[in-house]
Amino acid sequence: MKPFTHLRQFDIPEASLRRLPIYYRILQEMDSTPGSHVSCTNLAKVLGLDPTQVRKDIELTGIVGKPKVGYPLTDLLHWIEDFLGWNRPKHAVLAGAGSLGAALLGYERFRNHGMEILAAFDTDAKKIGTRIHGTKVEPMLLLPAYVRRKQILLGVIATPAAAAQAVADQMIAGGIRAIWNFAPAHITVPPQVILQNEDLYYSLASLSFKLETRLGVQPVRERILICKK
Amino acid sequence: MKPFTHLRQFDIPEASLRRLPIYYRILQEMDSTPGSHVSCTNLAKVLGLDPTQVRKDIELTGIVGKPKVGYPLTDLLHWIEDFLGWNRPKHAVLAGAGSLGAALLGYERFRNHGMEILAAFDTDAKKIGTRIHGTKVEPMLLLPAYVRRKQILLGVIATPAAAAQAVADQMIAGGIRAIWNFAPAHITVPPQVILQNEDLYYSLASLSFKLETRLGVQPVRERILICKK
DNA sequence: TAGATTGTTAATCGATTAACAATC
DNA sequence: TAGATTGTTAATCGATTAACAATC
Repeated sequence: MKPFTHLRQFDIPEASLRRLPIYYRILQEMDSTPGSHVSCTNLAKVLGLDPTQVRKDIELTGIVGKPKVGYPLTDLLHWIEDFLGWNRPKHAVLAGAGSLGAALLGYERFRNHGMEILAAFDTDAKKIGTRIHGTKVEPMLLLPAYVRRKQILLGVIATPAAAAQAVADQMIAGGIRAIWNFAPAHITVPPQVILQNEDLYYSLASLSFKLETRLGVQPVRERILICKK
Repeated sequence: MKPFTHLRQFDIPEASLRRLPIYYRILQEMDSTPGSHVSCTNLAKVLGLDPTQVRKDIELTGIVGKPKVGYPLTDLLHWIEDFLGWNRPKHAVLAGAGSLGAALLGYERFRNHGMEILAAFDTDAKKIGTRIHGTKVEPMLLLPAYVRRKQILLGVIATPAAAAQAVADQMIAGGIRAIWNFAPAHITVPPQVILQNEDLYYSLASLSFKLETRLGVQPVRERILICKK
């Protein structure tokens, strides 16, 4: 049964999934003269990571390297692209054409990273009918029908928090299978739908805490712990 | 030496740090009539998490609960705010007043989440001198002096990729201690500077992979693995 | 050949989960 | 009191790191 456990693709560690794009970025910046190679040791040194960790991550893509030599640089780039699905762009819709939505429509290279936004949707009559970075803004009411007709699987939410859940429901009604949520709101989705929250307030929490730790702030907690011991 | 290991604040698990804001969001949406309480079991059920995990996370904040009752709701909110530093906004500067930078300046509640952006900086003469969502745009050249003069510790980068490293260097020269990098570029910083990358292409990798896995795409990898066994 | 790197198996480490006593 | 929940210690699980044989 060993082979089958290896074929189960959903046990790929999330941490590996988040490191592979970092390797990709570094590789892109490297010398790509034909025939050049790169080793895990090499990559690990640049990023300050453990070489074995880098090797295991890269192994996930399925590429086979050559001892003493490493991996052909352009091959490795292609294996990562293929593993992550970056060379198979999924059609997507964007809900919310405010300043964040507009910024997302300005990301030109999403198409090279697995996603192509076909249309944007908004409730604001002044925005409907306009184009933002080349993408047309449609009335929000048409979203479910559009999604169903074009068999779109990926939805991006950049609406105000109050609208997020309703928009998610509409997307799911239309057949969306994965939601990338930028709205600062907790939304619930059925188990068959993948939800990834990109809430910046969440990210800021981590950064704020680390900065205070580094600065030696965080007064309350120390006091408590000292009292307890 | 046990007490001291507990006082080391940088061994707080990153995972806990990312879950606490989620609890906060849920708590905010709950009934906040004075005197209302919430239990870990309660929170865990809403989020589909293990109750013990929620309890350990909440314990990190230092709050002490009451058996059978739980935690007073408003108290818990305050303990989380205080633990994350959300009630002590850190001054920040933004580099890059393009569409993403403008979107970030539109996040009104950053100030309630540990960060206050005092000024934006850009190289575009057409933007300099204008205000975006109330924040003034200054010439990029003045950034280091501004940061030094106002003793700003936090820098947000929303420039094009090509400019990111130079901007980071300028920020660090001015005394910045933490960088929130939205530019799709790998930047290097000295060890005393905290770097948090918010690269959307990285996030998209994870989502793209999961969606393909769910759909049963991912052809190449399966083939390889079957051959090997 | 020698040496560096891959591929793989074993050991370690830390986070999650389970168990249970203390408490209101 | 009884029962639910906290606080804490132990067990499990998975990811990271170390060790080492295979290979070019």
